[in-house]
Amino acid sequence: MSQSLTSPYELYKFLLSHFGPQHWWPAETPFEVVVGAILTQQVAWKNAEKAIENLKNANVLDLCKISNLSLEKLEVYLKPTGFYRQKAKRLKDICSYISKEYNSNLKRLFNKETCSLRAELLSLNGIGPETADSIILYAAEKPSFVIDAYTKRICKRLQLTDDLDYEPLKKFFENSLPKNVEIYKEFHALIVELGKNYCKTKPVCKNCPLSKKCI
DNA sequence: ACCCAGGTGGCCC
DNA sequence: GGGCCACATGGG
Repeated sequence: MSQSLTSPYELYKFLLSHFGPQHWWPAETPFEVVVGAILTQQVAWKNAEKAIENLKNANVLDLCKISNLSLEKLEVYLKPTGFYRQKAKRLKDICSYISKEYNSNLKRLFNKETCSLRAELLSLNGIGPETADSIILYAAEKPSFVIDAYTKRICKRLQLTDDLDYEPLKKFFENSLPKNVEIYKEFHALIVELGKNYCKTKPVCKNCPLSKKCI
C-alpha cells in the first residue's frame, strides 16, 4: 500500500485492488449510456438517474421517440438534471441528427473508426470531450480514455503530471495504460468512485485511500 | 443560506 | 488560445 504511485497504470492497479471492479456504465443499453452521458454533465449522477427514470416511466427512452417528442415534454422529464432547457434541446437535436444521418441506428454510427467517431460526436452541440469519450468507451466500446474533474484533481494532488488540459491528460493516461477497453472502463469508474467519496474540491483527504500521497 | 455535483458553448480580449 | 460566464436542480 505504500508503494509509490508514479504513473496512471500504478494508480489503476492500486484502485482496483482497493475498491474492486465497478462494472460500469450503470445503464441497460448503449442508447441509455448516450442519454446518461449528456444528462450527468455538471450534475450529481443521482439527478441524471431521476430523469432517466422519468423517461423510462413515460416509455420514451428511445432515440426515435425522443427526436419526435415536443421540447416542452422533454424539458419536464429532464427537470431534475439542472440546465434542463439546454439539455432537452441538445438531446433532442442529437437524437434527430442520428435519426436522419444513420436511420436511428446507433450501431452504424459506432461502426466508424474511433478517431472519426470522436470528431463527429464533438461536432454536435452538447457533446464536449468528456461526453464524447464516455460515449465512445461505454456505448461504442472502443478505447478512448475519459477525463473528468476528478481525474484532474487526483492528478494534481498526486502530482502525476503538470499539464491538466483535457487532450494532453488523456494522452498521458493512454500512453501509460495497455490499450484495452475493459481497463479504460474500470479505471475511469474507479476514479469516480475515489473522487466522489474522498477527493472533493477542498484539499482534505481524511480517510482517503491515497491520503499519504495527497498534498 | 451557502456550496457543490461524472461539462459545454458563447463571448471577449 | 485562454479566461469568464450562463445554464438550474437537488442534497449536504
